[in-house]
Amino acid sequence: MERYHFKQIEAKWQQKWQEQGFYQVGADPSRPKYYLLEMFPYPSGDLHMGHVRNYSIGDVLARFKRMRGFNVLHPMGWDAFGLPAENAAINRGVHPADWTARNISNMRRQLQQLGLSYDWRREVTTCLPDYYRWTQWLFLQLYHHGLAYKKKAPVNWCPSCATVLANEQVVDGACERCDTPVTKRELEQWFFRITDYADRLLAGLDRLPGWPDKVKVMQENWIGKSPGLEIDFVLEGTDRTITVFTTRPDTVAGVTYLVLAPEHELLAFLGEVPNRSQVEAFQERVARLSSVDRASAELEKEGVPTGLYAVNPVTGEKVPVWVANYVVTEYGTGAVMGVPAHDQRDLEFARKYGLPVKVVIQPPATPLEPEAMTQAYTEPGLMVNSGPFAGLESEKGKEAVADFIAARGQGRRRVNYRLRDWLISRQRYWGAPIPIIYCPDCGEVPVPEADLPVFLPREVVFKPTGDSPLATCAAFMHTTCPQCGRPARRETDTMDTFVCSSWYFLRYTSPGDGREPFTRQETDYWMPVDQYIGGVEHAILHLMYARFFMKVMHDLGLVLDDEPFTNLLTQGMVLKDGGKMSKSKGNIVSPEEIIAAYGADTARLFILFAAPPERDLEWSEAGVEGCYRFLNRVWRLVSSWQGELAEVSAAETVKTKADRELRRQVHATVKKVTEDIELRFNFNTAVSAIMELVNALYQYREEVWSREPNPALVKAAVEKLLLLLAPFTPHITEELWEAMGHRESIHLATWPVADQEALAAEEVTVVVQINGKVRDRLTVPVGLREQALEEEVLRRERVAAYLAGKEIVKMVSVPDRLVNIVCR
RNA sequence: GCGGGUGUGGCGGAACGGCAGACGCGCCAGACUUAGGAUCUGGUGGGCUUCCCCCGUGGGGGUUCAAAUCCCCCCACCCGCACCA
Repeated sequence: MERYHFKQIEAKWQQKWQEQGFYQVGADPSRPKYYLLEMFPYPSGDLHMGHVRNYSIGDVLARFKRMRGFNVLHPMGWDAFGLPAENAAINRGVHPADWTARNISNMRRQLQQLGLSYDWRREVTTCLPDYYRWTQWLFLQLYHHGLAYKKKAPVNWCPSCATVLANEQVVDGACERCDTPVTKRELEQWFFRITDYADRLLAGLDRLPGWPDKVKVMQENWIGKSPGLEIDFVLEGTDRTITVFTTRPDTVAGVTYLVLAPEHELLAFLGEVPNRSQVEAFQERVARLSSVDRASAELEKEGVPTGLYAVNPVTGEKVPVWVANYVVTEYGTGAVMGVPAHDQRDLEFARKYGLPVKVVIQPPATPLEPEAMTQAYTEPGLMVNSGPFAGLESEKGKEAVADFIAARGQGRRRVNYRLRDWLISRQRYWGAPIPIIYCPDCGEVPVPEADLPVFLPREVVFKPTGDSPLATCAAFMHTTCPQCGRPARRETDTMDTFVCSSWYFLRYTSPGDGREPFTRQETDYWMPVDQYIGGVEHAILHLMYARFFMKVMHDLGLVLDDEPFTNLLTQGMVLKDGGKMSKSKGNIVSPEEIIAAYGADTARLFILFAAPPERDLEWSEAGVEGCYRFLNRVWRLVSSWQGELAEVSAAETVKTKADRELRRQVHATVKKVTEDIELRFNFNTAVSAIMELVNALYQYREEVWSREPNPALVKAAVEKLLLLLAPFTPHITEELWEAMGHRESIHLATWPVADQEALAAEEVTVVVQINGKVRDRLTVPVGLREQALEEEVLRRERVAAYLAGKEIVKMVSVPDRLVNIVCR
């Protein structure tokens, strides 16, 4: 038989699969469905190894589930809006639409080379009007329900990308995309009211046992729920108050000063601030700091007194009001109470500026001395110096003080969140236009649904200025008011691309639908996604936004479920020489070159074999060659036998001990591979079990076949081998399956089931330990009872030698496993 | 600082509390060959007085007949969050 010509084989089957279209699926209520989804890629131009890993993992599961009888939805598409396309336009004069379309067709070709079992009829491309029309429609639904709104706010601005960013896109004070430090700008922007869903996003995590804890914890921290108390401190001599937020109402009596953030709005009334010039100078100094420096925890705490005083609502004491750099406007109320004895930051600040330290919580053991403290006491304790609350246990005191303040109207209980509303407008061209019109008479008017989509015009000017290119396009800008018909102007901002990717999984269920974004009948059948697979870098952004959207759509009656992804698998990165593959390091391995050199089956096999999916994977050319060798081994094994086996039709029989052992191993492998894929995603150990089976078959051929050939048995073994390997390496198995005389595709075959009877071995090796050390091993019939086993063990020469002159204290026996003799 | 994770041969990695190192890479030896960077077979954690034994899963303690695995303390690295009030 011929050598393993992977190139011809892969091309042949990819073409056949496409022609026959048997990865195409439709809703079928008579069969159990399985929706398998991998995060769709941004069409950057070329597939990278991370994609290959992501989609290889997904394809194994899709093919496996299909063979297990599920109706599998396995789609692919393109997250096609985004900045790189626009930068290409600015830098190289290519239109973003053309650049994107070219990249998509290239990457689609690369994906198809991998032999992935997608239903390509369902392909979704977010930058096409038939898709973004529905993104706009969904925006309008949110708008009509008060979940999309416009407000002027200090927002994150990336000077390099020339656009605003969501909080989630700012990392260490810099733009996550280009690392440029972000600046604050006061701008009118569109927001989605995700904070309304903070509690439900949090609670929903508990209903997602199929998600990694790591991701759930990250989302939990991001939402940052923090129940506490807001307290209004009256400013002495005015009718103004300063509202602070605290999680420690029990320490209010220990307040010795208040601190405002430099940007606090109260300071705008500078006329009332006695130390006006000092405060202004301080504000300017802080404002000059870059966002990166400001975000640093190392920043030295500094502040100035305002000369204002506030009254403690519990003690009636008069405390000074300061401005300091360690208080930020973004969190809470932008003002905090200073309790140096019980908060480390406050203590450091108080020591620096000589502010008093007042102990109001005493630890159970040694009493605190205010003058000597260098560490704030933050644990619970007994309340002291706290007027009516003295003597209370501080945990109870929290409630008592909160009740007291609330009852007197000096404050209120409040739950604070770290989560901010989602800023979705971008001053860029290559995104879905926000469907809003501004009319001089009617004001802000939503585009009527019948007028959707608001087309993105092709003819615009690309310049790296701060204005959206759409603002330079008169034909786009000028329109008429849908309400009064008079001249009006369109919103020129586009939507964050994360809006597009927050619902694409629903569109796959009803692609190309011109009347609805998705059909209820289809989503009811297919949703939720049973298994979602992607990189952990989306743990917060995409995965939280998509959950938010799903909940909103659920509330609007558009979908049944309110969580989109039942199970989540976060794959590790693909590394080279211990580091991330990157252009700057020059260590990129191109999937296309690997496929050209070894074939898609080898590339897939290596990437699945080299590490379990959650872990980072170290790329190794030698490892790839090993997998290539293995496939050649499979090829030679099967093709050398194929002539003798293809015509065999007799039922398998077991003639010899070797036969029985081979059959046992075949079924043990079936069991292991099935469990490794289904229960644990341990593709690496599944592959290794298949390798062992191949080794065993070689050995069988060497030692048994020439003497006592058993074609029926071997045929069954080889066919199971091919079936087990089919999800991993679809082309070679399809070719060999055909060679074995099958007319129908291996990928439409049924997954093998392990036979209990075949699994049962006759004999088993039992280990003998003496004082916990392995000293002997013996072969006994399976199921030998404890007593018989022990008798057998004690008859062993080696054991006797070890026991000579010793007394047996105890024997622990685990039938079919081991015997441990404890002696002295 | 808080939260999460990882730590096992030369390397990637296996081990329901029960034989540490499956499988693969690399290396060594042999076979077949004109040849081998093909293929097949065998070996391969370290030590040693070499077929006997000792040591060995980041380090130290503990539980147990038995610990890579469970508990406590510590170290290193990675990821996320971070003046969060």
